[in-house]
Amino acid sequence: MISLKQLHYALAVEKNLHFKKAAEACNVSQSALSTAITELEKQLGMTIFERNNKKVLVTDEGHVVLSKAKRVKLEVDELLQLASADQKPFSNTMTIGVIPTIGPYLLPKVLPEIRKIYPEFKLKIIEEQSHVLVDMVRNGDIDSAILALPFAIDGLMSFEFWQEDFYWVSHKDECSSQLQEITSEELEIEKLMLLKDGHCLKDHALAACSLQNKKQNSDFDSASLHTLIQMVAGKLGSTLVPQMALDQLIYTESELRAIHLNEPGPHRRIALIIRPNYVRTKEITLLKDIFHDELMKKCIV
Amino acid sequence: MISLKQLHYALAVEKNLHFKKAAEACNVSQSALSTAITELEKQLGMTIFERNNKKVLVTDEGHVVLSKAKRVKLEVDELLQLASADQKPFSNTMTIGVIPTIGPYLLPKVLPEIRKIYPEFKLKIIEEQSHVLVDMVRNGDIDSAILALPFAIDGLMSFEFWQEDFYWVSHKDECSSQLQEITSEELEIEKLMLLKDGHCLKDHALAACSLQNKKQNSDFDSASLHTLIQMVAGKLGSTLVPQMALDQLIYTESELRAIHLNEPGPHRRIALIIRPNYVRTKEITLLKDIFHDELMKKCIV
DNA sequence: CAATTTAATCAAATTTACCTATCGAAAAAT
DNA sequence: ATTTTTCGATAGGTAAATTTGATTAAATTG
Repeated sequence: MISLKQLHYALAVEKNLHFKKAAEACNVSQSALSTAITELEKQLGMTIFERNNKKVLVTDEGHVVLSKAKRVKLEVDELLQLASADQKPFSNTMTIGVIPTIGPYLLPKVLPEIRKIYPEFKLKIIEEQSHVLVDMVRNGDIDSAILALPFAIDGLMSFEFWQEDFYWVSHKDECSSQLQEITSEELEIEKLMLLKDGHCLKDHALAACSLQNKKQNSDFDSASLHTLIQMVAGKLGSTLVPQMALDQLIYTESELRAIHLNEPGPHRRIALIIRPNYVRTKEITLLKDIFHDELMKKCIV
Repeated sequence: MISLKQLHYALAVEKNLHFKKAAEACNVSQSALSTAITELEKQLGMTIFERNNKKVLVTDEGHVVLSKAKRVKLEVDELLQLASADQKPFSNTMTIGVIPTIGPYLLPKVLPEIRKIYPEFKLKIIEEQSHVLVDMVRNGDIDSAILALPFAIDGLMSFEFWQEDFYWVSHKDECSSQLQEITSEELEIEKLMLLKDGHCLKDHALAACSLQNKKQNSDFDSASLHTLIQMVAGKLGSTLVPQMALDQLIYTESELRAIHLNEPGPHRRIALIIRPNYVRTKEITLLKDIFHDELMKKCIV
């Protein structure tokens, strides 16, 4: 029967591509690690590491086995966590990823409440684009991620806690002041400025307008909503902003107007995603409820 | 560091609820197993088994940890499989579940081809309803399942290989012979006979007609499509049949007519589902392609 | 109350794991 | 061309762990 130790050692070798360094990283002698690897390879009936005395490299089959070994290790780690973090929720650190078009608008609304209810809870936030976060959740690098759906999250589970529409934001001087709603047909697409490719907000905004990525003003593809808003304030064009960002972006700029985009919605749905079999699901659903409640309280319409 | 052996022993105790029997099942002495369990509990800092000298029972936290241990074991088994079954696809037995409204119509069309291409391949088929199969895939009891979508498969991955519409099947005497198409509005819903609850075919058929489960003739909720067809032949009413079943059901009964149901479709999508991280994905996609090709060849329209 | 069953415990034997030291090959330095 | 360094494999000795078999204590059964 193979052992976890063997897998642990093998993963260390993969990381260092060096038996001595791997051994040090594992706090064992090089010889102990060396025999463990040899024994593992014998038991599996295959070669994981191609090694002459100067180079170590991973075989093709080795890569496959090692990636499975990572998964085993992940599951074991979760088992240990299960046993220790035992019962008491929010006693261990949790790392959650969030995309740039949600983080700055959602987190200020919800983090104070979380700190209030669970003062012991250590929450670490990272910010990346959706596809990066999805990979990280799959790998177990992070506990969960907050994304806007629709997005391809095959094999993951989602807990939706909010859905919202887009608002068309323009300069007061450049739109008739009576308008209460606007449809995509009434938008001057050529003047529309959106985030640069890779941000799901752009895809969702275009989808809400039933547009493919073709016509809007791509000279100004921007890196952040804040920049976009500054450009709108500078009368360079207009943009679309999700509801949860309105308060921060618009109401600090009295020159701007936000008008509801009247297209069938919701235009994006916000969800926490986790791996299936993830062990801290209970905490995630508690978070989900807090997120939902705080958004209901603090989002302007 | 905990070991796989400990987890293995613990799972044996869970299964037998008896240290001696568990020890025999593991081919070790009772004392060896006993100390291993004690050590595991010490390392995890919790009690897994509540045991006085006459009874063994699993604690609440124990259940949680043991279910995680099962998952670890599953992943390790897959790792071993990866190493051995290595390289040569279709050399190991594979178990696939299929629902009753697909199996009898799909398998005769595809199994001969599979036997021809991969004569060594041992494929075991089980037949259950969708929700059972989904659970079995999640648990790793079976390698994959063939289902009709839409169906709730959160956390699983799907490979769709076919989509099809329903056909309205009635007795020749009971419908005008010129009809080429029929819409749900033209259907006499009260005479419509469907499978009994629990079969996703019923849900898909009703969804195709934009109906909730309310009006159709539920006196005849049947257990199989073959029975339904016999009842249609007996002039007890009409029914809806998926395309892939037409050849077997209808063209052996010359008294019947099948007419395409003209509602926006496809009315159901057929897919292979697997757990994410499942190791034999390559074989599944090969199967998927065979399924698709054979259906294209052999399905009548 | 004796007989039986069961899990824990103990001591002894066995197996395994690990460390140090060494080797031999290959690469780098001189 | 020679020496030195680097690297992974290997051997031998020792410590640690595991396993076994016997024993114990508690609970159940007849």
